[in-house]
Amino acid sequence: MPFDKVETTVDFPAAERSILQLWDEIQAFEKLRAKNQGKPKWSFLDGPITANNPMGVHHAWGRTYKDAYQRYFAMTGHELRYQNGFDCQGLWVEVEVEKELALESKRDIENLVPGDKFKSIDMFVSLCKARVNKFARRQTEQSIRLGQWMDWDRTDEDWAKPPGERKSYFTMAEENNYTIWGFLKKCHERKLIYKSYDAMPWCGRCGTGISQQEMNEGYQMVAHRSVFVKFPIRRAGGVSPPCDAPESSPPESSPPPSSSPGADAPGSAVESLLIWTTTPWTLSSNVGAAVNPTLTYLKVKHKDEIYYVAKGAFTAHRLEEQFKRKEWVEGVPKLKTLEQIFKEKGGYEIVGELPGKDMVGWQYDGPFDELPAQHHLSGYPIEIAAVVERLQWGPANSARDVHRVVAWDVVGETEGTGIVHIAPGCGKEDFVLGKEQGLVPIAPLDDSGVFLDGFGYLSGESANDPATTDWILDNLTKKNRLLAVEKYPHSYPHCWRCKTELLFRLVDEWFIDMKWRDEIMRVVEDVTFLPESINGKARELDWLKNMGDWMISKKRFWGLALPIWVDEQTGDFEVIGSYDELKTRAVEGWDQFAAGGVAHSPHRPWIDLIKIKNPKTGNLMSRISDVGNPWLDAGIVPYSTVKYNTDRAYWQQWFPADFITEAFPGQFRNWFYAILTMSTMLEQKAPMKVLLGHGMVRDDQGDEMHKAKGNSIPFEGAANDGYEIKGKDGKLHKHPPMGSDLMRWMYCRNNPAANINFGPTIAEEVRSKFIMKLWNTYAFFCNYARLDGFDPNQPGAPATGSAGAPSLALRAGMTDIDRWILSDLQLLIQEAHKAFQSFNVMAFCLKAEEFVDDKLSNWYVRRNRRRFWKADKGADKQAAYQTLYTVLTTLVKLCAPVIPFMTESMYQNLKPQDERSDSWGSSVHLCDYPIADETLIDHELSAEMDALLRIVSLGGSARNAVKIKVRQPLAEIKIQPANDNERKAVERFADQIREELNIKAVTLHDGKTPLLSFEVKLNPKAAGPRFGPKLGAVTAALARRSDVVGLAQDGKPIELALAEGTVAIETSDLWITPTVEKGFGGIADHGTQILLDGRLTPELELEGLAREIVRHVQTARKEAGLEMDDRIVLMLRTDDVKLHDAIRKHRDYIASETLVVNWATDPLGGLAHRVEVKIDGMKLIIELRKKP
RNA sequence: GGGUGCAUAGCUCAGUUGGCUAGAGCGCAGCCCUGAUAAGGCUGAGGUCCAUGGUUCGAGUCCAUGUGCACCCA
Repeated sequence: MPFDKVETTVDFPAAERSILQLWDEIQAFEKLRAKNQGKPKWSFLDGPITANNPMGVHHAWGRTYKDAYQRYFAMTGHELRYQNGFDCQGLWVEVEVEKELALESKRDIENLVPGDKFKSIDMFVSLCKARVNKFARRQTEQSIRLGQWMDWDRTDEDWAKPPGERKSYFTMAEENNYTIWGFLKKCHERKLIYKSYDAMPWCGRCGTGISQQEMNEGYQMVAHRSVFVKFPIRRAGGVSPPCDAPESSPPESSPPPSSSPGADAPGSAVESLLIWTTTPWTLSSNVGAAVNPTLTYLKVKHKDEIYYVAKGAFTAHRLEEQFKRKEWVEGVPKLKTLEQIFKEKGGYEIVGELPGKDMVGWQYDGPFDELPAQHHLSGYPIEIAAVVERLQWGPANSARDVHRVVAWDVVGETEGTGIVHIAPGCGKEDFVLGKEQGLVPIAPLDDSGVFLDGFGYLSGESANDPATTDWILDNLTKKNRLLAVEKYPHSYPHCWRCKTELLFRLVDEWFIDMKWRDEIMRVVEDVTFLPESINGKARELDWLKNMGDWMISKKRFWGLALPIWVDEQTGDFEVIGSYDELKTRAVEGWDQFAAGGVAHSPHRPWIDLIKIKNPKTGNLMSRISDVGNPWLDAGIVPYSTVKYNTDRAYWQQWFPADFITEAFPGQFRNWFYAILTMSTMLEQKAPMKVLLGHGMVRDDQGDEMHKAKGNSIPFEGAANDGYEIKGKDGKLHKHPPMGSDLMRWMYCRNNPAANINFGPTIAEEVRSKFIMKLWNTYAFFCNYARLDGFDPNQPGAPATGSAGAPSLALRAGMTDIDRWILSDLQLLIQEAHKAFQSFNVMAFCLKAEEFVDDKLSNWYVRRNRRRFWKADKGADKQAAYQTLYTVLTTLVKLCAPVIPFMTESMYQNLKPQDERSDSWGSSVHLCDYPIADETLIDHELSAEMDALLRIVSLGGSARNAVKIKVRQPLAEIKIQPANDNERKAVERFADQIREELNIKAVTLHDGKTPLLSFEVKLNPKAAGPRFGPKLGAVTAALARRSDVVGLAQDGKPIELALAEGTVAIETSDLWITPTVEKGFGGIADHGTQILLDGRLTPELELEGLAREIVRHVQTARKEAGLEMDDRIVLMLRTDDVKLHDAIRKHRDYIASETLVVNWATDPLGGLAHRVEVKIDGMKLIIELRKKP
């Protein structure tokens, strides 16, 4: 028997696991590689997955694409590299290792081995490596389960090798790191590497800078104390000295009249800029004040002092929207307007206004000018001052002397006072503005977020400590500088792992100057960005145009050792470009690093031991302790993974990659950016030809998945075990596993430009609409073919080669519907090639769904069931089998790249017997991808079949209209076709219509006389609001007209003349219904008209009853547990005359339908299956028994 | 603040160079089918195609402005 029986309820995950075993046993992947060895190369470059945690379902999207396209290009005869990549280095891994060790800070890491920083770092780095190895192996196993065919490291032996010698690539491999060195060296040769300072978000607790992305993850709503502070203006001729020490300030009780020594004569008020800030600690480092030159500013007199504020800011209702929307912090009152604050504090008077541009250049007294830091030339602390002087960011003045108003056009007046306090050492924008405007920076904090020396009382205090803020407010009050304090709610960045509020801190970092961005932008032009709708190229170019210099350093432990060696005394630095260069230059530390048989990877702390000599000074140069930005690691892989340094010929064969694919959010500035930039620097070439981006994985409802929210689905849950997620009711619900194929199809059918709502809803939909339809069709075929002993290798059978084309002999015996499904199959093959080659697997999936669901399952199989059932094994049955067999064997190959497991299991059962021992045919994935046979394509036939489907559907409507079920045969249906295709369909497929609709005669109406007449009524719902009181007149006018139906059906305008004038009627105002005689059903739709004769004759009625009886017998057979081909002995007994007549008249029909071999007249006894049923109220007793 | 994209049924989304009565799936209601059957089919209810203005014989579609959302950048 050629085909195994196929169950229609299948544990797909279990089946997939056994297919994995099969692939192992038959060495399918190895055979595929051997088969394609030496064929044209198709180069795929894998973007490395971070090997830091188990893979989630969100990784499965990209990995499914990677696998599906690789499989397609393998099946079309290409040699591939099949190299997976792991991203290994960076803070992500460090953080997880810290968690494992319950460490709380950087200092804890350096003290892992108490008192020994070197050993501590060595241990920590080793633990990071171990973690990466652990999860790379875990992800490997998961990817295998997903069905990804890569050259995996599978054995303990594989994993014992150094990362650089394994099959997958690892960014921590030496080759990867040293290739980056070469890149950096090349940058340095073009004088693009420099050291600078930048204001970074910083976690004082963890002692580390936080990247932009990390910062985005840690925003939380909090309320801070925000302050309105006076900056008294230094007037020409009487520059006021710095503030007195607080002790000499007046008592804090009530703001006294001005006592500032710098004020003008009594009577002329003190004038101040009024500034506002939510971070009072930064006032210690104030250097400037910014106004918007285009705004108008008010002079507000309040208690004999003058305050400058922006006009709009004065009355702005701050955060009103947020308050209304309840984006607020519990217990914080609604904010007051500035005007209200002045009123409550004793009233105000507006005494003048002026444009902001007139204020630019004014000097003022800072809030903490008494601090030594404010007096230090060129900024503070001394290292920063040195950089300021060297890079000439500002004048060699102290901050206190520099205080002045600068213009900044981003200053707004919807928040604060319209005058912004600028502390270039405490904020990113402030820092940039400071550089532009020559405002020297003061950086007040150390790496724990504590004030340095030089800040008076504040030195040694933590900037995050509320007590520090208390002291600052108290001090400002004493100095008469504080106008008001309020609680201010806002979203503020926090450390994403320890939840401490971040600070902004000036840090020295290393950068690549990106002034050569034009070169990269030229290279980008050579890349095709897909999907087109997301404008990837424009996004990438936009990023390249606007990006800043690339910060490549990070003050951490586990990462690329930046190959920068510095002469501490002169500031000279060198960039080392390779292992060999370092070996040559090393004057100290090389032995520990490389010799004695213990070769260390170029990581901390061992690499740090190496010193080189400054050729200019003879001083020893040390490596900077920073590690590299991890995007350097991932960005070099178009080179490091294809032997760029060791075998250029090999590299050239595989570079550039034909295709890469990753999730696009973020990657335009991360991986895509990194590979483009590094490749431009090295070779002025794009590293890939085509880039396919895809969206994000969301939950069932479209929300982001988070473990804490209870809506995330673990990979193993989806693939194997089932998973629990919160439902709409907020409770956890258990869902069955999807299996890999279903997941893969879900991803592939999704629009890559959109996010996917991944969960049980879509899974169920795709499962029932596609996976089960395909499986059931396959099961239908196998189970009948098995019973009939159908042999695909019989003479006249379809060729099973790549084309899936039936032999000429068979073509002659095929029916129209066979020819139709084979024609559409060829079109699907063409679509498949087109879709895969344009990296649009979605298009293929949607077409395949349409083919399987609408065409194959719901039409071809449904229409042809009887051909498979009938006892006669003639040519027609053979043609049906051969057609369906051809379709199925072709479909499995077409779908194999997307659903490799299910197609494999189908293929194993469908493939011809003589291939079972043939190694080349041992897997569907070793087959050639089908090629369309254009001689089988018949567009006309397709159009007519589409028309037929429409007519049958309308016929169903007509049956609905007469309310007679399909089981009851009817006499006649008349059809007036709307067009040629419909006319031909009726002629050609009249028997299909008869069978499908169970109607004795199908008549084509001539169209010369109308088939239906129509009744026109106003649709009151639509017409009522339009005509109002005129409705009655319109109805009457309508009734007088006879041409309305024709006009409406032609879509022409209808005008009705009323006493009041002419009104226009639209088709939407009308109900147009066919009118038919009693017993008939009429349907009109888009020009097609159908008239169904619903009158029953006694003959028709008996036939209908016979069909009812058959149905009940079939149900009884099934209840009795009989197989489809079991023969039976049947007894039917009824007292009803009509039913009795039906049985008598249609005895043969009933027998052939239900496989009766003996009719019994007496009860069959105990072994028989007995049921009593009612048919239209008539009682029938059925007894049946299997005939041995 | 700048840029890009999106806005169509309760939900998720199609809708081509502007052209017949704007569609599909899910969900809902009713009916039907019954040896592929824990499937399947038909019908129905449900639409201000975000708003306003314009171009046009004709706009869901093109243009302008506005609103809302998303993403990117600052």
